[in-house]
Amino acid sequence: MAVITIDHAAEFVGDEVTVNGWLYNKRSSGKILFLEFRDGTGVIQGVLARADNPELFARADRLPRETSLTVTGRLRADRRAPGGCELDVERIEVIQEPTEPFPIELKEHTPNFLLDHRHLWIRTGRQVPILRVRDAVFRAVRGFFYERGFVATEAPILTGTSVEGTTTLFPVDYFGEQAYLSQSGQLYLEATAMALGKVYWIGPAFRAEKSKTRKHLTEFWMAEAEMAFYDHGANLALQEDLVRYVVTAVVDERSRELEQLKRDTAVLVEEVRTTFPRVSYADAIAILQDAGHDIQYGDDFGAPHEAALGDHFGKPVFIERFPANMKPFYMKRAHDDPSVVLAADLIAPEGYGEIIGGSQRVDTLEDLERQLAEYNLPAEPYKWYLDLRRYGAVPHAGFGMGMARLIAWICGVSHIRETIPFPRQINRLYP
RNA sequence: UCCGCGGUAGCUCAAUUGGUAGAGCGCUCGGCUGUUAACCGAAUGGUUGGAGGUUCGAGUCCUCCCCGCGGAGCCA
Repeated sequence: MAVITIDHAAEFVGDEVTVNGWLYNKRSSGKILFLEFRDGTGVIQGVLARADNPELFARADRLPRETSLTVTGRLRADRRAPGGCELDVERIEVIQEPTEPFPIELKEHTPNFLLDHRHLWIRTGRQVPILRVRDAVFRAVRGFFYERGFVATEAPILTGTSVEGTTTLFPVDYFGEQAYLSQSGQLYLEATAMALGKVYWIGPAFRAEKSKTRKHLTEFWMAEAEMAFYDHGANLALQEDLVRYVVTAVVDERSRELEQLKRDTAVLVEEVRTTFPRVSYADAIAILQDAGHDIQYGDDFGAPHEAALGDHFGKPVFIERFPANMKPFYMKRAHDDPSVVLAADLIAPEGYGEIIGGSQRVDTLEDLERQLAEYNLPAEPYKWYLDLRRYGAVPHAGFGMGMARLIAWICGVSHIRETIPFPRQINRLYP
């Protein structure tokens, strides 16, 4: 007899199988009992008739939700069952039976209640498929970089300096010295790229901004890449390939989960099928003004502007050539117009906003020193970073991709807090 | 930090002009042979976020505070 996982149940129709899992829900009709089991890979309905086994029926009828158990039975194809097959239950071994009702009911709850019970919420409903998609997205990103010859590396989490100087950092006491949690691994990846050529990592980033939107967490995961000998154009081409690769791979691998999430994958596939437009910041401003938005050259895009640009193109769109004063000190200026930088944000469609920010980096010591001065940044903490331009500097570029926003877009969920097991937000450090 | 909305039973929400605090769900008990958040019946369940004030009387009105949600700013 096979011990199986529920996602492979259809392959064992006709067999007697065992599933290790939990009782998700049950419905009783007096002489027939429907038991929904979950095991992390999916949910399957078990059926038990009182006439077949009165002792087991009475015992199972009393089990509360989230009882951990091992269930054995014969799999049968049945179109009435969710998932296409169901289990004729023959034996149940209870591992642990809760003595209190499971707090998460299978009905509406407020976000606050659910977040307070996040450790239990993740067992239910949409949360399991979302987290399974998250796994697939991480794996697809790693697969893409591996196939392209990138070396997986790491950047430190504990840092002595800010990367960009502007964003608020989480301070940490480091043996009496002031340290911070990293807000980005970029400067370190620039150093690593000079050692290994093309590098990437997926790591956490921390921002102490008091953001309260559906697109922000204080702790979030970024996929960052840095490539020696890449210019701005090659950088964008790589980002486009990455996004198309990940979406395509995840739609293929996690079609069942995306269906459970009621995500229209045909829309998703179409959005990444053709070339992503590249629009200058100046042209994007003009598009927004034509659409009636009150925005001027030099203004940052707000959420409504990003959504409008996404709607305008109906697919991911690069906004490039931003005014230099809107962006950090390390970005390279355009050869034909020093007032703009060779940077681009990738805006996702359907209102999901910016999912990638990247740029070609300053590659001469002279320019870097000048731009540090222009931003009123002290040279001392950046001494090692300046060294990268002192010893064999080359043109190079890179980007950071917000994993949660990417996952939210792929899943079609409106708030990125559902895309990470334990979201950290302002006022939320537990569980 | 700013703007808006909210806090009533374990959960989700009602409560007219200020006049006896209620329903559904959950848990428990009973019924029901194809249920899909099953359904039907019964029972259980309250310091109305906190402090102060107005009033014969406050869930309701006033002041302050706490907490949450949505958005803005900032960013990925």
